[in-house]
Amino acid sequence: MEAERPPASGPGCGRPPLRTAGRDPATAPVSVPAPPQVPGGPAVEFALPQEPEPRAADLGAPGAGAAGPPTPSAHIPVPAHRSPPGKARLDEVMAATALTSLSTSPLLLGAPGVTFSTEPCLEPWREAPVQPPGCGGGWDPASDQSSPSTPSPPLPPEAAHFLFGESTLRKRKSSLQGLFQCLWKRCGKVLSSASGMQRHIRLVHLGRQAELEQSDGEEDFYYTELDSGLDLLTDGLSGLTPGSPTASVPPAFPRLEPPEPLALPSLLRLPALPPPSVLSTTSPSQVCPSDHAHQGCLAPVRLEPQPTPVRACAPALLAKPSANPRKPRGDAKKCRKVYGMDHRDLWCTACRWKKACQRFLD
DNA sequence: TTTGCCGGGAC
DNA sequence: GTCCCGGCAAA
Repeated sequence: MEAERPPASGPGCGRPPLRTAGRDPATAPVSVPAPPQVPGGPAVEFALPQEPEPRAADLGAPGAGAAGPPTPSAHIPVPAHRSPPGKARLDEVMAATALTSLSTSPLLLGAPGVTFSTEPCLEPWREAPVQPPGCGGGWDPASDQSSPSTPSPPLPPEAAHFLFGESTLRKRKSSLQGLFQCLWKRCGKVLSSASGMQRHIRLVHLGRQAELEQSDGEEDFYYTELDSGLDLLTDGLSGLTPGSPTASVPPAFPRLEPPEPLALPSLLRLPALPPPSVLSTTSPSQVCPSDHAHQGCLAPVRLEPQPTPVRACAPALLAKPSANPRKPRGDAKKCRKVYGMDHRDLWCTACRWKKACQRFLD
Protein backbone atom coordinates (compact mmCIF):
# COMPACT_ATOMS: atom_id res chain seq x y z
CA MET A 1 0.00 0.00 0.00
CA GLU A 2 2.47 2.58 1.07
CA ALA A 3 4.82 1.45 -1.60
CA GLU A 4 2.43 2.96 -4.02
CA ARG A 5 3.01 6.59 -3.27
CA PRO A 6 6.45 7.38 -4.59
CA PRO A 7 5.76 7.12 -8.24
CA ALA A 8 2.95 9.54 -8.08
CA SER A 9 4.95 12.49 -6.98
CA GLY A 10 8.26 11.49 -8.43
CA PRO A 11 7.73 11.09 -12.10
CA GLY A 12 11.17 9.90 -12.81
CA CYS A 13 11.66 7.46 -10.05
CA GLY A 14 8.90 4.91 -10.19
CA ARG A 15 8.65 2.81 -13.27
CA PRO A 16 5.61 0.67 -13.17
CA PRO A 17 6.41 -1.86 -15.82
CA LEU A 18 8.16 -3.97 -13.26
CA ARG A 19 5.11 -4.22 -11.23
CA THR A 20 2.93 -4.66 -14.17
CA ALA A 21 4.67 -7.66 -15.48
CA GLY A 22 4.73 -9.45 -12.21
CA ARG A 23 1.32 -8.95 -10.87
CA ASP A 24 -0.93 -8.60 -13.75
CA PRO A 25 -1.95 -11.94 -14.95
CA ALA A 26 -5.45 -10.89 -15.62
CA THR A 27 -4.89 -7.67 -17.43
CA ALA A 28 -1.88 -8.98 -19.19
CA PRO A 29 -3.43 -8.93 -22.63
CA VAL A 30 -3.62 -5.23 -22.66
CA SER A 31 -0.38 -4.26 -21.13
CA VAL A 32 1.87 -5.61 -23.79
CA PRO A 33 3.41 -2.42 -25.05
CA ALA A 34 3.94 -0.74 -21.78
CA PRO A 35 7.39 0.58 -22.62
CA PRO A 36 6.68 2.10 -25.99
CA GLN A 37 6.58 5.64 -24.83
CA VAL A 38 9.82 5.33 -23.00
CA PRO A 39 12.10 6.50 -25.76
CA GLY A 40 11.94 10.20 -26.09
CA GLY A 41 11.93 9.78 -29.81
CA PRO A 42 8.33 10.27 -30.71
CA ALA A 43 7.86 13.20 -28.47
CA VAL A 44 10.40 15.21 -30.31
CA GLU A 45 9.18 14.35 -33.69
CA PHE A 46 5.66 15.12 -32.92
CA ALA A 47 6.47 18.55 -31.88
CA LEU A 48 6.61 20.07 -35.27
CA PRO A 49 3.93 18.43 -37.29
CA GLN A 50 0.93 19.07 -35.27
CA GLU A 51 -1.30 18.31 -38.14
CA PRO A 52 -0.99 16.60 -41.44
CA GLU A 53 1.42 19.35 -41.96
CA PRO A 54 4.32 17.51 -43.50
CA ARG A 55 2.25 16.79 -46.45
CA ALA A 56 1.60 20.42 -47.03
CA ALA A 57 5.26 21.09 -47.10
CA ASP A 58 5.77 18.36 -49.58
CA LEU A 59 3.17 19.78 -51.79
CA GLY A 60 4.69 23.17 -51.68
CA ALA A 61 8.07 21.83 -52.56
CA PRO A 62 7.57 19.15 -55.11
CA GLY A 63 9.56 16.02 -54.97
CA ALA A 64 12.58 17.99 -55.93
CA GLY A 65 13.31 17.77 -52.27
CA ALA A 66 13.67 21.47 -52.06
CA ALA A 67 13.93 21.06 -48.37
CA GLY A 68 16.97 18.96 -48.71
CA PRO A 69 20.02 20.69 -49.98
CA PRO A 70 19.48 24.41 -49.85
CA THR A 71 17.70 25.02 -46.63
CA PRO A 72 20.06 23.89 -43.93
CA SER A 73 22.83 26.20 -44.66
CA ALA A 74 20.82 28.71 -46.52
CA HIS A 75 20.39 31.46 -44.06
CA ILE A 76 23.37 31.25 -41.81
CA PRO A 77 26.65 31.03 -43.61
CA VAL A 78 27.69 33.75 -45.93
CA PRO A 79 29.33 32.59 -49.07
CA ALA A 80 32.53 34.24 -49.96
CA HIS A 81 31.58 35.32 -53.41
CA ARG A 82 29.36 37.82 -51.82
CA SER A 83 32.03 39.79 -50.17
CA PRO A 84 33.03 42.04 -53.04
CA PRO A 85 29.54 42.95 -54.04
CA GLY A 86 29.57 46.33 -55.65
CA LYS A 87 26.60 48.21 -56.91
CA ALA A 88 26.06 45.88 -59.80
CA ARG A 89 25.49 43.00 -57.51
CA LEU A 90 23.13 45.03 -55.51
CA ASP A 91 21.12 45.88 -58.50
CA GLU A 92 20.93 42.32 -59.49
CA VAL A 93 19.65 41.35 -56.17
CA MET A 94 17.22 44.13 -56.03
CA ALA A 95 15.92 43.39 -59.43
CA ALA A 96 15.54 39.78 -58.63
CA THR A 97 13.81 40.63 -55.45
CA ALA A 98 11.38 42.86 -57.14
CA LEU A 99 10.68 40.36 -59.83
CA THR A 100 10.18 37.52 -57.51
CA SER A 101 8.02 39.35 -55.11
CA LEU A 102 5.94 40.52 -57.95
CA SER A 103 5.46 37.09 -59.25
CA THR A 104 4.48 35.72 -55.91
CA SER A 105 1.96 38.24 -54.85
CA PRO A 106 -0.75 38.74 -57.36
CA LEU A 107 -2.61 40.84 -54.91
CA LEU A 108 -0.16 43.58 -55.18
CA LEU A 109 -0.06 43.34 -58.87
CA GLY A 110 -3.55 44.57 -58.99
CA ALA A 111 -3.10 47.16 -56.35
CA PRO A 112 0.25 48.87 -56.51
CA GLY A 113 0.69 48.89 -52.84
CA VAL A 114 -1.66 51.65 -52.07
CA THR A 115 -4.58 49.82 -50.62
CA PHE A 116 -3.18 49.22 -47.22
CA SER A 117 -3.00 52.65 -45.85
CA THR A 118 -2.08 53.40 -42.31
CA GLU A 119 -4.78 51.22 -40.99
CA PRO A 120 -3.46 48.92 -38.33
CA CYS A 121 -5.99 46.52 -39.67
CA LEU A 122 -4.76 43.00 -39.92
CA GLU A 123 -4.07 41.74 -43.33
CA PRO A 124 -6.78 43.52 -45.19
CA TRP A 125 -5.92 42.01 -48.52
CA ARG A 126 -6.17 38.53 -47.23
CA GLU A 127 -9.07 38.60 -44.90
CA ALA A 128 -12.49 38.63 -46.27
CA PRO A 129 -13.95 42.07 -46.46
CA VAL A 130 -16.75 40.83 -44.32
CA GLN A 131 -14.65 41.35 -41.29
CA PRO A 132 -16.40 43.37 -38.67
CA PRO A 133 -15.39 46.99 -38.40
CA GLY A 134 -13.04 46.53 -35.53
CA CYS A 135 -10.82 44.32 -37.46
CA GLY A 136 -8.29 44.54 -34.74
CA GLY A 137 -10.68 42.49 -32.73
CA GLY A 138 -11.27 39.01 -33.91
CA TRP A 139 -9.79 37.42 -36.89
CA ASP A 140 -11.91 34.41 -36.76
CA PRO A 141 -15.19 34.47 -34.97
CA ALA A 142 -15.30 30.75 -34.78
CA SER A 143 -12.05 30.07 -33.10
CA ASP A 144 -11.73 33.29 -31.34
CA GLN A 145 -12.64 32.19 -27.92
CA SER A 146 -9.98 33.85 -25.96
CA SER A 147 -9.50 37.54 -25.78
CA PRO A 148 -8.25 38.48 -29.19
CA SER A 149 -6.90 41.90 -28.68
CA THR A 150 -4.94 41.13 -25.59
CA PRO A 151 -2.89 38.05 -26.15
CA SER A 152 -2.45 36.14 -23.02
CA PRO A 153 0.86 36.70 -21.28
CA PRO A 154 2.07 33.14 -21.64
CA LEU A 155 3.87 34.07 -24.74
CA PRO A 156 7.02 32.06 -24.82
CA PRO A 157 9.84 34.40 -25.56
CA GLU A 158 11.11 32.02 -28.13
CA ALA A 159 7.85 32.23 -29.91
CA ALA A 160 8.11 35.94 -29.95
CA HIS A 161 11.50 35.71 -31.48
CA PHE A 162 10.24 33.27 -33.95
CA LEU A 163 7.50 35.57 -35.00
CA PHE A 164 8.76 39.06 -34.92
CA GLY A 165 12.18 38.65 -33.54
CA GLU A 166 13.54 39.40 -36.93
CA SER A 167 12.32 42.90 -36.97
CA THR A 168 13.74 43.67 -33.60
CA LEU A 169 16.99 42.09 -34.47
CA ARG A 170 17.14 44.08 -37.56
CA LYS A 171 16.55 47.26 -35.69
CA ARG A 172 19.39 46.46 -33.47
CA LYS A 173 21.66 45.77 -36.36
CA SER A 174 20.64 48.73 -38.36
CA SER A 175 22.08 51.02 -35.81
CA LEU A 176 25.45 49.72 -36.75
CA GLN A 177 25.19 49.61 -40.46
CA GLY A 178 24.97 52.27 -43.08
CA LEU A 179 22.81 51.50 -46.06
CA PHE A 180 19.14 50.86 -46.14
CA GLN A 181 17.27 49.48 -49.02
CA CYS A 182 13.62 49.94 -49.70
CA LEU A 183 11.94 46.65 -50.22
CA TRP A 184 8.90 47.87 -51.94
CA LYS A 185 8.39 46.40 -55.28
CA ARG A 186 9.84 48.27 -58.14
CA CYS A 187 11.54 50.59 -55.75
CA GLY A 188 14.68 49.23 -54.21
CA LYS A 189 15.77 52.66 -53.29
CA VAL A 190 18.87 52.79 -51.19
CA LEU A 191 19.35 55.42 -48.56
CA SER A 192 22.04 55.95 -46.06
CA SER A 193 19.92 56.50 -43.02
CA ALA A 194 17.15 54.57 -41.44
CA SER A 195 15.17 57.63 -40.71
CA GLY A 196 15.51 58.71 -44.27
CA MET A 197 14.33 55.37 -45.43
CA GLN A 198 11.41 55.45 -43.12
CA ARG A 199 10.46 58.82 -44.35
CA HIS A 200 10.77 57.64 -47.87
CA ILE A 201 8.53 54.70 -47.23
CA ARG A 202 6.03 56.70 -45.36
CA LEU A 203 5.82 59.33 -48.01
CA VAL A 204 6.18 57.38 -51.16
CA HIS A 205 4.70 54.00 -50.33
CA LEU A 206 2.49 54.41 -47.37
CA GLY A 207 1.24 57.77 -48.38
CA ARG A 208 1.72 59.10 -44.94
CA GLN A 209 2.72 62.56 -44.01
CA ALA A 210 6.27 62.84 -42.91
CA GLU A 211 4.95 64.79 -40.02
CA LEU A 212 3.35 61.76 -38.58
CA GLU A 213 6.26 60.95 -36.46
CA GLN A 214 4.60 58.11 -34.73
CA SER A 215 6.50 55.47 -36.48
CA ASP A 216 5.04 52.34 -35.05
CA GLY A 217 7.87 50.53 -36.66
CA GLU A 218 5.71 49.62 -39.53
CA GLU A 219 8.15 51.11 -41.93
CA ASP A 220 10.74 48.81 -40.62
CA PHE A 221 9.02 46.07 -42.39
CA TYR A 222 9.54 47.69 -45.68
CA TYR A 223 13.20 48.21 -45.80
CA THR A 224 16.27 46.37 -44.94
CA GLU A 225 19.67 47.29 -43.88
CA LEU A 226 22.00 46.39 -46.65
CA ASP A 227 24.95 44.83 -44.98
CA SER A 228 22.94 42.42 -42.98
CA GLY A 229 19.87 42.46 -45.09
CA LEU A 230 21.74 41.77 -48.23
CA ASP A 231 23.09 38.60 -46.87
CA LEU A 232 19.71 37.32 -46.09
CA LEU A 233 18.48 38.62 -49.31
CA THR A 234 21.09 37.01 -51.40
CA ASP A 235 20.85 33.89 -49.41
CA GLY A 236 17.33 33.62 -50.50
CA LEU A 237 18.24 34.42 -54.02
CA SER A 238 21.59 32.80 -54.30
CA GLY A 239 20.02 29.72 -55.62
CA LEU A 240 18.35 31.47 -58.43
CA THR A 241 20.85 33.97 -59.67
CA PRO A 242 22.30 31.72 -62.30
CA GLY A 243 19.26 30.04 -63.70
CA SER A 244 15.61 30.59 -63.14
CA PRO A 245 14.77 33.62 -61.10
CA THR A 246 11.44 32.37 -60.01
CA ALA A 247 12.56 28.96 -59.03
CA SER A 248 13.80 29.41 -55.56
CA VAL A 249 11.71 32.28 -54.53
CA PRO A 250 9.13 30.50 -52.46
CA PRO A 251 11.39 29.74 -49.60
CA ALA A 252 12.18 33.36 -49.32
CA PHE A 253 8.85 34.64 -48.16
CA PRO A 254 6.36 31.89 -48.02
CA ARG A 255 5.43 33.01 -44.61
CA LEU A 256 2.83 35.11 -46.24
CA GLU A 257 1.51 32.20 -48.14
CA PRO A 258 0.16 29.28 -46.28
CA PRO A 259 1.91 26.07 -46.98
CA GLU A 260 -1.23 24.65 -48.34
CA PRO A 261 -3.21 25.97 -51.20
CA LEU A 262 -6.17 26.04 -48.93
CA ALA A 263 -4.55 29.03 -47.44
CA LEU A 264 -5.84 31.10 -44.67
CA PRO A 265 -7.45 28.68 -42.33
CA SER A 266 -4.53 26.40 -42.29
CA LEU A 267 -2.13 29.24 -41.93
CA LEU A 268 -3.84 30.50 -38.92
CA ARG A 269 -4.27 27.15 -37.47
CA LEU A 270 -0.72 26.14 -37.96
CA PRO A 271 0.48 27.89 -34.87
CA ALA A 272 -2.22 26.20 -32.96
CA LEU A 273 -0.10 24.76 -30.23
CA PRO A 274 3.50 24.33 -30.99
CA PRO A 275 4.56 22.33 -28.03
CA PRO A 276 6.68 24.65 -26.00
CA SER A 277 9.32 22.05 -25.84
CA VAL A 278 10.04 22.44 -29.48
CA LEU A 279 10.36 26.11 -29.36
CA SER A 280 12.61 26.03 -26.43
CA THR A 281 14.84 23.23 -27.48
CA THR A 282 15.60 24.53 -30.89
CA SER A 283 16.87 27.94 -31.61
CA PRO A 284 14.89 29.88 -34.16
CA SER A 285 17.58 29.58 -36.70
CA GLN A 286 17.69 25.87 -36.32
CA VAL A 287 14.07 25.30 -36.71
CA CYS A 288 13.94 26.30 -40.27
CA PRO A 289 16.47 23.97 -41.75
CA SER A 290 14.52 21.05 -40.62
CA ASP A 291 11.35 22.23 -42.11
CA HIS A 292 11.08 25.17 -44.37
CA ALA A 293 7.41 25.28 -43.85
CA HIS A 294 8.41 27.45 -40.97
CA GLN A 295 10.02 29.98 -43.16
CA GLY A 296 9.04 32.43 -40.56
CA CYS A 297 12.60 32.48 -39.54
CA LEU A 298 13.86 33.74 -42.80
CA ALA A 299 14.44 37.40 -42.65
CA PRO A 300 13.49 38.05 -46.24
CA VAL A 301 10.00 37.86 -44.99
CA ARG A 302 10.11 41.54 -45.11
CA LEU A 303 10.97 41.50 -48.72
CA GLU A 304 7.39 42.00 -49.46
CA PRO A 305 5.76 45.07 -48.24
CA GLN A 306 3.09 43.17 -46.48
CA PRO A 307 3.60 44.07 -42.92
CA THR A 308 0.49 43.00 -41.27
CA PRO A 309 0.51 39.32 -42.00
CA VAL A 310 3.55 38.99 -39.95
CA ARG A 311 1.93 40.53 -37.01
CA ALA A 312 -1.41 39.05 -37.70
CA CYS A 313 0.04 35.69 -37.14
CA ALA A 314 1.10 36.52 -33.69
CA PRO A 315 -2.27 37.02 -32.09
CA ALA A 316 -3.52 33.96 -33.80
CA LEU A 317 -0.64 32.07 -32.49
CA LEU A 318 -1.18 33.20 -29.03
CA ALA A 319 -4.87 32.93 -28.96
CA LYS A 320 -5.02 29.38 -30.06
CA PRO A 321 -3.04 27.57 -27.45
CA SER A 322 -4.80 29.24 -24.65
CA ALA A 323 -8.12 28.62 -26.24
CA ASN A 324 -7.77 24.91 -25.97
CA PRO A 325 -5.21 23.94 -23.40
CA ARG A 326 -6.43 20.41 -23.34
CA LYS A 327 -3.75 17.96 -24.19
CA PRO A 328 -4.24 15.91 -27.31
CA ARG A 329 -4.13 12.72 -25.33
CA GLY A 330 -0.97 10.76 -25.55
CA ASP A 331 -0.59 7.30 -26.90
CA ALA A 332 0.97 6.06 -23.74
CA LYS A 333 -1.11 3.61 -21.84
CA LYS A 334 -2.28 4.99 -18.61
CA CYS A 335 -2.69 3.33 -15.29
CA ARG A 336 -6.25 2.61 -16.04
CA LYS A 337 -5.42 0.68 -19.10
CA VAL A 338 -2.32 -0.95 -17.77
CA TYR A 339 -3.64 -2.12 -14.47
CA GLY A 340 -7.27 -2.26 -15.28
CA MET A 341 -10.20 -1.11 -13.31
CA ASP A 342 -9.94 -3.90 -10.80
CA HIS A 343 -6.44 -2.93 -9.79
CA ARG A 344 -7.26 0.61 -9.25
CA ASP A 345 -5.17 0.68 -6.15
CA LEU A 346 -2.16 0.32 -8.39
CA TRP A 347 -2.93 3.42 -10.31
CA CYS A 348 -1.02 6.53 -9.69
CA THR A 349 -2.84 9.00 -7.56
CA ALA A 350 -3.54 11.25 -10.45
CA CYS A 351 -5.22 8.51 -12.33
CA ARG A 352 -7.19 7.59 -9.30
CA TRP A 353 -8.37 11.11 -9.09
CA LYS A 354 -9.07 11.24 -12.74
CA LYS A 355 -6.31 13.68 -13.30
CA ALA A 356 -3.58 13.61 -15.83
CA CYS A 357 -1.61 10.47 -15.32
CA GLN A 358 1.69 11.13 -13.66
CA ARG A 359 3.16 7.74 -14.08
CA PHE A 360 2.89 7.21 -17.77
CA LEU A 361 3.76 10.60 -19.01
CA ASP A 362 3.49 11.34 -22.65
C1' DT B 1 -18.24 3.24 -26.55
C1' DT B 2 -14.04 3.85 -24.16
C1' DT B 3 -10.56 6.55 -22.30
C1' DG B 4 -7.94 10.52 -20.49
C1' DC B 5 -8.36 14.25 -17.74
C1' DC B 6 -10.28 19.10 -16.83
C1' DG B 7 -12.91 21.58 -13.75
C1' DG B 8 -14.87 21.83 -9.75
C1' DG B 9 -16.83 20.24 -5.46
C1' DA B 10 -16.61 17.88 -0.84
C1' DC B 11 -13.97 17.01 3.02
C1' DG C 1 -4.17 19.96 1.49
C1' DT C 2 -6.43 15.15 -0.29
C1' DC C 3 -9.97 12.84 -2.52
C1' DC C 4 -13.72 12.22 -5.64
C1' DC C 5 -16.59 12.61 -9.70
C1' DG C 6 -19.43 14.96 -13.58
C1' DG C 7 -18.78 15.69 -17.89
C1' DC C 8 -16.24 16.85 -22.10
C1' DA C 9 -13.54 15.62 -26.01
C1' DA C 10 -10.59 12.57 -28.45
C1' DA C 11 -9.87 8.03 -30.00
